[in-house]
Amino acid sequence: MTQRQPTPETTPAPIRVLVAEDQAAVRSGLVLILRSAPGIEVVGEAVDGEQAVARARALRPDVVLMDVQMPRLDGVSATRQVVAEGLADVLVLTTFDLDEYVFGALRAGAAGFLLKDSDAARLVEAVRTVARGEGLIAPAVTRRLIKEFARSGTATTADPSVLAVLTPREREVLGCLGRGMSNAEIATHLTMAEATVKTHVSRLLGKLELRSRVQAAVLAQELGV
Amino acid sequence: MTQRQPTPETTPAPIRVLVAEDQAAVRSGLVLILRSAPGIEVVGEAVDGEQAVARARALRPDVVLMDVQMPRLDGVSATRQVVAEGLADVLVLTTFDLDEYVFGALRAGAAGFLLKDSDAARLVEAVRTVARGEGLIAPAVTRRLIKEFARSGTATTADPSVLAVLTPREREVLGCLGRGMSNAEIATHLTMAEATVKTHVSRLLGKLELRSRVQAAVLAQELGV
DNA sequence: ACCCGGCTGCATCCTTCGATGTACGCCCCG
DNA sequence: CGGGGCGTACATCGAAGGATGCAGCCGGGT
Repeated sequence: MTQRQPTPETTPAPIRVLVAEDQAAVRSGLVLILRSAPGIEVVGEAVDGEQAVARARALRPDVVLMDVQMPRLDGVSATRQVVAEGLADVLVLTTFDLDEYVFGALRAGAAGFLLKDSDAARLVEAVRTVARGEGLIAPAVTRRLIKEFARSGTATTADPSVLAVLTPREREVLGCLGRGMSNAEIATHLTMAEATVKTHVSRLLGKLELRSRVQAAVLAQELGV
Repeated sequence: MTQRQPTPETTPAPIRVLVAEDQAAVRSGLVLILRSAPGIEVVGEAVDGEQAVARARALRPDVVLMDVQMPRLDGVSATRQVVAEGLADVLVLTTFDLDEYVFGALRAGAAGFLLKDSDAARLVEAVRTVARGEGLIAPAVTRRLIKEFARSGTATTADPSVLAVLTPREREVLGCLGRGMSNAEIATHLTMAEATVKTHVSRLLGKLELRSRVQAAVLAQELGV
Protein backbone atom coordinates (compact mmCIF):
# COMPACT_ATOMS: atom_id res chain seq x y z
CA MET A 1 0.00 0.00 0.00
CA THR A 2 2.26 2.79 1.15
CA GLN A 3 5.84 2.81 -0.01
CA ARG A 4 8.65 4.40 1.91
CA GLN A 5 12.01 5.42 0.49
CA PRO A 6 14.85 3.52 2.14
CA THR A 7 16.52 5.98 4.45
CA PRO A 8 20.32 5.74 4.27
CA GLU A 9 21.03 6.39 7.94
CA THR A 10 24.44 6.17 9.50
CA THR A 11 24.06 2.98 11.52
CA PRO A 12 27.31 2.11 13.27
CA ALA A 13 25.70 -0.90 14.97
CA PRO A 14 22.92 -2.80 13.20
CA ILE A 15 19.66 -3.59 14.97
CA ARG A 16 19.79 -7.22 16.14
CA VAL A 17 16.44 -8.94 15.70
CA LEU A 18 15.12 -12.30 16.89
CA VAL A 19 12.15 -13.64 14.92
CA ALA A 20 9.72 -15.85 16.86
CA GLU A 21 7.01 -17.37 14.67
CA ASP A 22 5.83 -20.97 14.47
CA GLN A 23 4.74 -21.07 10.83
CA ALA A 24 7.84 -21.66 8.74
CA ALA A 25 6.55 -19.90 5.64
CA VAL A 26 5.60 -16.74 7.50
CA ARG A 27 8.81 -16.84 9.46
CA SER A 28 11.05 -17.04 6.42
CA GLY A 29 9.05 -14.24 4.83
CA LEU A 30 9.66 -12.02 7.83
CA VAL A 31 13.34 -12.90 7.85
CA LEU A 32 13.67 -12.10 4.17
CA ILE A 33 12.05 -8.72 4.62
CA LEU A 34 14.23 -7.83 7.57
CA ARG A 35 17.44 -9.07 5.95
CA SER A 36 16.83 -6.85 2.94
CA ALA A 37 16.52 -3.82 5.17
CA PRO A 38 19.70 -1.83 5.81
CA GLY A 39 20.83 -1.58 9.39
CA ILE A 40 18.88 -4.63 10.50
CA GLU A 41 20.40 -8.00 11.27
CA VAL A 42 18.40 -11.15 11.98
CA VAL A 43 20.41 -12.90 14.66
CA GLY A 44 18.10 -15.83 15.30
CA GLU A 45 14.75 -17.51 14.88
CA ALA A 46 12.42 -19.37 17.23
CA VAL A 47 9.49 -21.68 16.50
CA ASP A 48 7.71 -21.44 19.84
CA GLY A 49 7.47 -19.28 22.93
CA GLU A 50 9.88 -21.24 25.08
CA GLN A 51 12.51 -21.18 22.39
CA ALA A 52 11.92 -17.47 21.94
CA VAL A 53 12.67 -16.81 25.60
CA ALA A 54 15.68 -19.14 25.60
CA ARG A 55 17.21 -17.61 22.47
CA ALA A 56 16.51 -14.10 23.70
CA ARG A 57 18.52 -15.01 26.81
CA ALA A 58 21.36 -16.42 24.75
CA LEU A 59 21.49 -13.96 21.86
CA ARG A 60 20.48 -10.75 23.63
CA PRO A 61 18.84 -9.18 20.56
CA ASP A 62 17.69 -5.57 20.47
CA VAL A 63 14.21 -6.48 19.30
CA VAL A 64 12.14 -9.65 19.41
CA LEU A 65 9.53 -9.95 16.70
CA MET A 66 6.96 -12.12 18.46
CA ASP A 67 3.95 -13.91 17.05
CA VAL A 68 1.02 -14.23 19.44
CA GLN A 69 -0.14 -17.70 18.53
CA MET A 70 2.63 -20.18 19.16
CA PRO A 71 2.80 -23.68 20.61
CA ARG A 72 4.26 -24.60 24.01
CA LEU A 73 4.24 -21.03 25.28
CA ASP A 74 2.03 -18.35 23.75
CA GLY A 75 3.47 -15.06 22.57
CA VAL A 76 1.93 -13.00 25.34
CA SER A 77 3.46 -15.14 28.08
CA ALA A 78 6.77 -15.23 26.25
CA THR A 79 6.64 -11.46 25.99
CA ARG A 80 6.02 -11.14 29.70
CA GLN A 81 9.03 -13.33 30.32
CA VAL A 82 11.36 -11.48 27.98
CA VAL A 83 10.32 -8.09 29.29
CA ALA A 84 10.55 -9.19 32.91
CA GLU A 85 14.14 -10.26 32.39
CA GLY A 86 14.90 -7.09 30.46
CA LEU A 87 16.24 -9.09 27.54
CA ALA A 88 14.89 -7.04 24.67
CA ASP A 89 12.12 -4.83 23.39
CA VAL A 90 9.27 -6.90 22.03
CA LEU A 91 7.27 -6.14 18.91
CA VAL A 92 4.16 -8.30 18.90
CA LEU A 93 2.75 -9.51 15.61
CA THR A 94 -0.64 -11.10 15.06
CA THR A 95 -3.22 -11.88 12.42
CA PHE A 96 -6.15 -10.78 14.48
CA ASP A 97 -6.70 -7.55 16.32
CA LEU A 98 -8.72 -9.16 19.08
CA ASP A 99 -8.83 -7.12 22.22
CA GLU A 100 -7.60 -9.87 24.45
CA TYR A 101 -4.43 -10.24 22.43
CA VAL A 102 -3.77 -6.55 22.20
CA PHE A 103 -4.40 -5.66 25.79
CA GLY A 104 -2.75 -8.82 27.01
CA ALA A 105 0.36 -8.15 25.00
CA LEU A 106 0.59 -4.53 26.02
CA ARG A 107 0.07 -5.40 29.67
CA ALA A 108 2.78 -7.98 29.27
CA GLY A 109 5.08 -5.12 28.41
CA ALA A 110 5.23 -5.21 24.62
CA ALA A 111 6.72 -2.08 23.08
CA GLY A 112 4.71 -2.39 19.91
CA PHE A 113 1.81 -4.17 18.33
CA LEU A 114 1.51 -4.81 14.62
CA LEU A 115 -0.97 -6.66 12.45
CA LYS A 116 0.34 -9.18 9.95
CA ASP A 117 -1.40 -7.45 7.08
CA SER A 118 1.12 -4.63 7.42
CA ASP A 119 3.36 -4.24 4.40
CA ALA A 120 7.11 -4.78 4.39
CA ALA A 121 7.99 -1.12 4.68
CA ARG A 122 5.78 -0.71 7.74
CA LEU A 123 7.29 -3.77 9.36
CA VAL A 124 10.82 -2.49 8.89
CA GLU A 125 9.84 0.94 10.12
CA ALA A 126 8.19 -0.65 13.15
CA VAL A 127 11.35 -2.56 14.05
CA ARG A 128 13.38 0.62 13.78
CA THR A 129 10.89 2.54 15.85
CA VAL A 130 10.89 -0.01 18.64
CA ALA A 131 14.67 -0.23 18.57
CA ARG A 132 14.79 3.54 19.09
CA GLY A 133 12.98 2.97 22.37
CA GLU A 134 9.73 4.33 21.06
CA GLY A 135 6.40 2.61 20.86
CA LEU A 136 4.27 1.61 17.93
CA ILE A 137 0.74 0.35 17.56
CA ALA A 138 -1.14 -0.61 14.43
CA PRO A 139 -3.55 2.20 13.57
CA ALA A 140 -6.51 -0.17 13.47
CA VAL A 141 -5.81 -1.04 17.07
CA THR A 142 -4.84 2.36 18.38
CA ARG A 143 -8.31 3.77 18.67
CA ARG A 144 -9.52 0.92 20.80
CA LEU A 145 -6.50 1.32 23.00
CA ILE A 146 -7.27 4.99 23.39
CA LYS A 147 -10.85 4.22 24.22
CA GLU A 148 -9.86 1.62 26.76
CA PHE A 149 -7.30 3.98 28.20
CA ALA A 150 -9.81 6.76 28.56
CA ARG A 151 -12.25 4.40 30.21
CA SER A 152 -9.82 2.94 32.70
CA GLY A 153 -8.13 6.21 33.48
CA THR A 154 -11.14 8.26 34.39
CA ALA A 155 -12.18 5.35 36.57
CA THR A 156 -15.68 4.74 37.75
CA THR A 157 -16.46 6.66 40.90
CA ALA A 158 -12.90 7.29 41.97
CA ASP A 159 -13.14 10.44 43.96
CA PRO A 160 -10.36 10.70 46.52
CA SER A 161 -12.55 13.20 48.32
CA VAL A 162 -14.16 10.42 50.31
CA LEU A 163 -10.84 9.94 52.05
CA ALA A 164 -11.23 13.37 53.59
CA VAL A 165 -13.81 12.13 56.07
CA LEU A 166 -11.38 9.55 57.44
CA THR A 167 -8.91 10.10 60.24
CA PRO A 168 -5.23 9.30 59.54
CA ARG A 169 -5.45 6.10 61.51
CA GLU A 170 -8.52 5.01 59.61
CA ARG A 171 -6.77 5.65 56.32
CA GLU A 172 -3.91 3.44 57.44
CA VAL A 173 -6.34 0.68 58.30
CA LEU A 174 -8.07 1.12 54.96
CA GLY A 175 -4.74 0.70 53.24
CA CYS A 176 -4.18 -2.59 55.03
CA LEU A 177 -7.66 -3.72 54.08
CA GLY A 178 -6.84 -3.01 50.46
CA ARG A 179 -3.94 -5.41 50.71
CA GLY A 180 -6.22 -8.12 52.03
CA MET A 181 -4.99 -8.22 55.62
CA SER A 182 -7.02 -9.67 58.51
CA ASN A 183 -7.72 -7.73 61.67
CA ALA A 184 -5.03 -9.66 63.51
CA GLU A 185 -2.48 -8.90 60.81
CA ILE A 186 -3.42 -5.24 60.81
CA ALA A 187 -3.09 -5.17 64.59
CA THR A 188 0.45 -6.51 64.34
CA HIS A 189 1.32 -4.23 61.43
CA LEU A 190 0.11 -1.09 63.19
CA THR A 191 0.94 -2.29 66.71
CA MET A 192 -2.44 -2.11 68.40
CA ALA A 193 -4.96 -4.54 69.82
CA GLU A 194 -7.19 -6.44 67.44
CA ALA A 195 -10.17 -4.92 69.20
CA THR A 196 -8.94 -1.48 68.22
CA VAL A 197 -8.55 -2.50 64.62
CA LYS A 198 -12.14 -3.60 64.66
CA THR A 199 -13.16 -0.21 65.91
CA HIS A 200 -11.40 1.56 63.06
CA VAL A 201 -12.77 -0.84 60.51
CA SER A 202 -16.25 -0.39 61.85
CA ARG A 203 -15.91 3.38 61.86
CA LEU A 204 -14.58 3.69 58.35
CA LEU A 205 -17.24 1.33 57.08
CA GLY A 206 -19.82 3.64 58.54
CA LYS A 207 -18.23 6.79 57.15
CA LEU A 208 -17.87 5.34 53.67
CA GLU A 209 -21.33 3.75 53.78
CA LEU A 210 -19.99 0.27 53.17
CA ARG A 211 -21.33 -2.95 54.60
CA SER A 212 -18.23 -5.13 54.81
CA ARG A 213 -14.46 -5.05 54.79
CA VAL A 214 -14.58 -6.60 51.34
CA GLN A 215 -16.19 -3.53 49.85
CA ALA A 216 -13.68 -1.40 51.69
CA ALA A 217 -10.87 -3.45 50.18
CA VAL A 218 -12.25 -3.01 46.68
CA LEU A 219 -12.58 0.72 47.22
CA ALA A 220 -9.07 0.99 48.59
CA GLN A 221 -7.88 -0.88 45.55
CA GLU A 222 -9.60 1.48 43.12
CA LEU A 223 -8.29 4.51 44.93
CA GLY A 224 -4.82 3.08 45.22
CA VAL A 225 -4.64 3.78 48.95
CA MET B 1 13.47 12.73 7.77
CA THR B 2 11.41 10.02 6.14
CA GLN B 3 9.87 10.62 2.74
CA ARG B 4 6.72 8.95 1.53
CA GLN B 5 5.66 8.55 -2.07
CA PRO B 6 2.35 10.26 -2.76
CA THR B 7 -0.21 7.49 -3.07
CA PRO B 8 -2.68 8.14 -5.88
CA GLU B 9 -5.78 6.68 -4.24
CA THR B 10 -9.24 6.80 -5.69
CA THR B 11 -10.92 9.31 -3.42
CA PRO B 12 -14.44 10.02 -4.54
CA ALA B 13 -15.04 12.36 -1.59
CA PRO B 14 -12.14 14.39 -0.26
CA ILE B 15 -11.36 14.45 3.46
CA ARG B 16 -12.69 17.73 4.90
CA VAL B 17 -10.30 19.18 7.47
CA LEU B 18 -10.62 22.05 9.92
CA VAL B 19 -7.33 23.52 11.13
CA ALA B 20 -7.35 25.01 14.63
CA GLU B 21 -4.10 26.75 15.54
CA ASP B 22 -3.52 30.16 17.05
CA GLN B 23 -0.13 30.98 15.55
CA ALA B 24 -0.73 32.31 12.05
CA ALA B 25 2.59 31.18 10.64
CA VAL B 26 2.19 27.61 11.83
CA ARG B 27 -1.42 27.56 10.76
CA SER B 28 -0.70 28.63 7.19
CA GLY B 29 2.09 26.08 7.05
CA LEU B 30 -0.28 23.31 8.03
CA VAL B 31 -2.87 24.51 5.55
CA LEU B 32 -0.31 24.58 2.76
CA ILE B 33 0.81 21.04 3.50
CA LEU B 34 -2.72 19.72 3.62
CA ARG B 35 -3.84 21.57 0.49
CA SER B 36 -0.99 20.04 -1.47
CA ALA B 37 -2.10 16.54 -0.46
CA PRO B 38 -4.50 14.81 -2.84
CA GLY B 39 -7.86 13.85 -1.40
CA ILE B 40 -7.67 16.39 1.39
CA GLU B 41 -9.59 19.62 1.50
CA VAL B 42 -9.10 22.34 4.11
CA VAL B 43 -12.59 23.64 4.73
CA GLY B 44 -11.83 26.12 7.46
CA GLU B 45 -9.45 27.54 10.01
CA ALA B 46 -9.81 28.59 13.63
CA VAL B 47 -7.57 30.73 15.81
CA ASP B 48 -8.77 29.59 19.23
CA GLY B 49 -10.67 26.80 20.93
CA GLU B 50 -14.07 28.43 20.96
CA GLN B 51 -13.85 29.23 17.28
CA ALA B 52 -12.75 25.66 16.63
CA VAL B 53 -15.85 24.27 18.29
CA ALA B 54 -18.11 26.80 16.56
CA ARG B 55 -16.71 26.16 13.11
CA ALA B 56 -16.76 22.42 13.66
CA ARG B 57 -20.48 22.78 14.36
CA ALA B 58 -21.04 24.88 11.25
CA LEU B 59 -18.74 23.15 8.78
CA ARG B 60 -19.03 19.54 9.95
CA PRO B 61 -15.51 18.56 8.87
CA ASP B 62 -14.29 14.96 8.89
CA VAL B 63 -11.18 15.79 10.89
CA VAL B 64 -10.20 18.65 13.17
CA LEU B 65 -6.48 19.30 13.41
CA MET B 66 -6.28 20.77 16.89
CA ASP B 67 -3.41 22.55 18.58
CA VAL B 68 -3.22 22.05 22.33
CA GLN B 69 -2.15 25.52 23.35
CA MET B 70 -4.74 28.05 22.26
CA PRO B 71 -6.31 31.14 23.82
CA ARG B 72 -9.88 31.41 25.13
CA LEU B 73 -10.39 27.65 25.19
CA ASP B 74 -7.52 25.18 25.25
CA GLY B 75 -7.27 22.39 22.74
CA VAL B 76 -8.05 19.64 25.20
CA SER B 77 -11.31 21.24 26.29
CA ALA B 78 -12.20 22.04 22.70
CA THR B 79 -11.51 18.41 21.80
CA ARG B 80 -13.78 17.22 24.57
CA GLN B 81 -16.51 19.48 23.25
CA VAL B 82 -16.16 18.42 19.63
CA VAL B 83 -16.06 14.74 20.49
CA ALA B 84 -18.99 15.01 22.89
CA GLU B 85 -21.14 16.49 20.15
CA GLY B 86 -19.90 13.93 17.66
CA LEU B 87 -18.87 16.65 15.24
CA ALA B 88 -15.63 15.19 13.94
CA ASP B 89 -12.60 13.08 14.70
CA VAL B 90 -9.90 15.12 16.36
CA LEU B 91 -6.20 14.90 15.66
CA VAL B 92 -4.31 16.70 18.39
CA LEU B 93 -1.10 18.48 17.59
CA THR B 94 1.42 19.83 20.06
CA THR B 95 4.99 20.93 20.43
CA PHE B 96 5.55 19.12 23.68
CA ASP B 97 4.94 15.54 24.55
CA LEU B 98 4.14 16.29 28.15
CA ASP B 99 2.12 13.60 29.79
CA GLU B 100 -0.61 15.89 30.95
CA TYR B 101 -1.32 17.02 27.42
CA VAL B 102 -1.22 13.53 25.97
CA PHE B 103 -3.32 11.79 28.55
CA GLY B 104 -5.66 14.75 28.83
CA ALA B 105 -6.23 14.86 25.10
CA LEU B 106 -6.74 11.14 24.81
CA ARG B 107 -9.17 11.12 27.72
CA ALA B 108 -10.98 13.95 26.02
CA GLY B 109 -11.58 11.58 23.16
CA ALA B 110 -8.92 12.52 20.64
CA ALA B 111 -8.47 9.98 17.88
CA GLY B 112 -4.83 10.79 17.36
CA PHE B 113 -1.91 12.60 18.86
CA LEU B 114 0.95 14.02 16.83
CA LEU B 115 4.02 16.08 17.67
CA LYS B 116 4.71 19.19 15.64
CA ASP B 117 8.15 17.98 14.70
CA SER B 118 6.52 15.40 12.45
CA ASP B 119 7.26 15.91 8.79
CA ALA B 120 4.70 16.82 6.15
CA ALA B 121 4.24 13.26 4.91
CA ARG B 122 3.53 11.98 8.38
CA LEU B 123 1.01 14.73 9.00
CA VAL B 124 -0.87 13.91 5.83
CA GLU B 125 -0.77 10.24 6.60
CA ALA B 126 -2.05 10.94 10.10
CA VAL B 127 -5.02 12.89 8.78
CA ARG B 128 -5.87 10.05 6.42
CA THR B 129 -5.53 7.49 9.19
CA VAL B 130 -7.83 9.35 11.52
CA ALA B 131 -10.34 9.94 8.74
CA ARG B 132 -10.41 6.17 8.19
CA GLY B 133 -11.66 5.84 11.74
CA GLU B 134 -8.38 4.49 12.99
CA GLY B 135 -6.16 5.90 15.67
CA LEU B 136 -2.68 7.30 15.57
CA ILE B 137 -0.16 8.27 18.18
CA ALA B 138 3.29 9.71 17.76
CA PRO B 139 5.84 6.94 18.36
CA ALA B 140 7.68 8.96 20.97
CA VAL B 141 4.48 9.10 22.97
CA THR B 142 3.20 5.60 22.37
CA ARG B 143 5.48 3.84 24.77
CA ARG B 144 4.49 6.04 27.65
CA LEU B 145 0.87 5.44 26.79
CA ILE B 146 1.45 1.71 26.80
CA LYS B 147 3.23 1.91 30.11
CA GLU B 148 0.50 3.99 31.63
CA PHE B 149 -2.10 1.62 30.23
CA ALA B 150 -0.34 -1.41 31.62
CA ARG B 151 0.00 0.24 35.00
CA SER B 152 -3.60 1.36 35.30
CA GLY B 153 -5.03 -1.83 33.91
CA THR B 154 -3.31 -4.38 36.03
CA ALA B 155 -1.45 -4.10 39.25
CA THR B 156 1.45 -6.37 40.00
CA THR B 157 1.18 -10.04 39.21
CA ALA B 158 -2.04 -10.26 37.29
CA ASP B 159 -1.98 -13.36 35.19
CA PRO B 160 -5.40 -14.53 34.06
CA SER B 161 -4.03 -18.04 33.92
CA VAL B 162 -4.96 -18.60 37.56
CA LEU B 163 -8.59 -18.53 36.54
CA ALA B 164 -8.06 -21.73 34.62
CA VAL B 165 -8.00 -23.81 37.79
CA LEU B 166 -11.46 -22.57 38.78
CA THR B 167 -14.76 -24.16 37.79
CA PRO B 168 -17.33 -21.92 36.08
CA ARG B 169 -19.39 -21.72 39.23
CA GLU B 170 -16.35 -20.70 41.24
CA ARG B 171 -15.54 -17.98 38.75
CA GLU B 172 -19.06 -16.63 39.13
CA VAL B 173 -18.66 -16.55 42.89
CA LEU B 174 -15.29 -14.87 42.51
CA GLY B 175 -16.92 -12.22 40.39
CA CYS B 176 -19.46 -11.55 43.11
CA LEU B 177 -16.69 -11.35 45.68
CA GLY B 178 -14.99 -8.74 43.54
CA ARG B 179 -18.10 -6.61 43.79
CA GLY B 180 -18.05 -6.85 47.57
CA MET B 181 -21.06 -9.11 48.04
CA SER B 182 -21.66 -11.16 51.21
CA ASN B 183 -22.33 -14.89 51.10
CA ALA B 184 -26.03 -14.30 51.60
CA GLU B 185 -26.14 -11.80 48.73
CA ILE B 186 -24.24 -14.16 46.48
CA ALA B 187 -26.64 -16.96 47.40
CA THR B 188 -29.58 -14.82 46.32
CA HIS B 189 -27.82 -13.59 43.20
CA LEU B 190 -26.88 -17.07 42.02
CA THR B 191 -29.92 -18.80 43.54
CA MET B 192 -28.30 -21.31 45.86
CA ALA B 193 -28.04 -21.88 49.57
CA GLU B 194 -25.63 -19.78 51.57
CA ALA B 195 -23.92 -22.98 52.65
CA THR B 196 -23.13 -23.75 49.03
CA VAL B 197 -21.69 -20.32 48.47
CA LYS B 198 -19.38 -20.96 51.38
CA THR B 199 -18.21 -24.16 49.78
CA HIS B 200 -17.32 -22.39 46.56
CA VAL B 201 -15.61 -19.56 48.39
CA SER B 202 -13.64 -22.01 50.45
CA ARG B 203 -12.61 -23.99 47.41
CA LEU B 204 -11.52 -21.04 45.33
CA LEU B 205 -9.59 -19.65 48.26
CA GLY B 206 -7.71 -22.92 48.44
CA LYS B 207 -7.08 -23.09 44.72
CA LEU B 208 -5.83 -19.51 44.55
CA GLU B 209 -3.85 -19.88 47.76
CA LEU B 210 -5.63 -17.02 49.46
CA ARG B 211 -6.54 -16.76 53.11
CA SER B 212 -9.69 -14.64 53.04
CA ARG B 213 -12.46 -13.42 50.81
CA VAL B 214 -10.92 -9.98 50.99
CA GLN B 215 -7.83 -11.11 49.12
CA ALA B 216 -10.08 -12.87 46.64
CA ALA B 217 -11.99 -9.64 46.12
CA VAL B 218 -8.79 -7.71 45.50
CA LEU B 219 -7.62 -10.33 43.03
CA ALA B 220 -10.95 -10.34 41.24
CA GLN B 221 -10.71 -6.59 41.03
CA GLU B 222 -7.26 -6.68 39.48
CA LEU B 223 -8.29 -9.30 37.00
CA GLY B 224 -11.53 -7.56 36.20
CA VAL B 225 -13.54 -10.74 36.70
C1' DA C 1 -9.49 26.34 84.43
C1' DC C 2 -13.25 24.28 82.51
C1' DC C 3 -15.80 21.80 79.22
C1' DC C 4 -16.41 19.92 74.75
C1' DG C 5 -15.66 17.35 70.63
C1' DG C 6 -12.89 14.40 68.01
C1' DC C 7 -9.24 10.83 67.68
C1' DT C 8 -7.53 6.75 69.57
C1' DG C 9 -7.71 2.76 72.31
C1' DC C 10 -9.90 -1.54 74.49
C1' DA C 11 -13.67 -5.17 75.93
C1' DT C 12 -18.18 -7.45 75.20
C1' DC C 13 -21.75 -9.70 72.39
C1' DC C 14 -23.90 -11.29 68.17
C1' DT C 15 -23.33 -12.15 63.14
C1' DT C 16 -20.85 -13.78 59.37
C1' DC C 17 -17.32 -16.37 57.53
C1' DG C 18 -14.54 -20.45 56.43
C1' DA C 19 -13.02 -25.33 57.20
C1' DT C 20 -14.63 -29.83 57.17
C1' DG C 21 -17.55 -33.92 56.33
C1' DT C 22 -20.91 -35.63 53.49
C1' DA C 23 -24.11 -36.51 49.60
C1' DC C 24 -26.00 -36.51 44.90
C1' DG C 25 -25.68 -36.10 39.82
C1' DC C 26 -22.76 -36.33 35.76
C1' DC C 27 -19.42 -38.05 32.45
C1' DC C 28 -15.76 -40.81 31.07
C1' DC C 29 -13.08 -44.95 30.88
C1' DG C 30 -12.33 -49.58 31.64
C1' DC D 1 -22.53 -51.56 33.63
C1' DG D 2 -19.92 -50.17 37.60
C1' DG D 3 -16.53 -47.60 39.63
C1' DG D 4 -13.87 -43.16 40.09
C1' DG D 5 -13.18 -38.44 39.45
C1' DC D 6 -15.29 -33.93 39.29
C1' DG D 7 -18.60 -30.30 39.90
C1' DT D 8 -22.28 -28.90 42.68
C1' DA D 9 -24.85 -28.84 46.80
C1' DC D 10 -25.96 -28.67 51.94
C1' DA D 11 -25.20 -28.89 57.36
C1' DT D 12 -22.29 -28.28 61.38
C1' DC D 13 -18.91 -25.91 64.26
C1' DG D 14 -14.96 -23.17 65.65
C1' DA D 15 -12.87 -18.70 64.22
C1' DA D 16 -12.95 -14.16 62.44
C1' DG D 17 -15.45 -10.06 61.69
C1' DG D 18 -18.47 -6.09 63.06
C1' DA D 19 -21.60 -3.31 66.22
C1' DT D 20 -21.83 -1.09 70.47
C1' DG D 21 -20.47 1.01 74.91
C1' DC D 22 -16.96 3.12 77.33
C1' DA D 23 -12.39 5.27 78.82
C1' DG D 24 -8.01 8.16 78.34
C1' DC D 25 -5.98 12.02 75.51
C1' DC D 26 -5.31 16.22 73.23
C1' DG D 27 -6.81 20.21 71.07
C1' DG D 28 -9.85 24.83 70.86
C1' DG D 29 -13.20 27.82 72.80
C1' DT D 30 -15.66 30.93 76.16
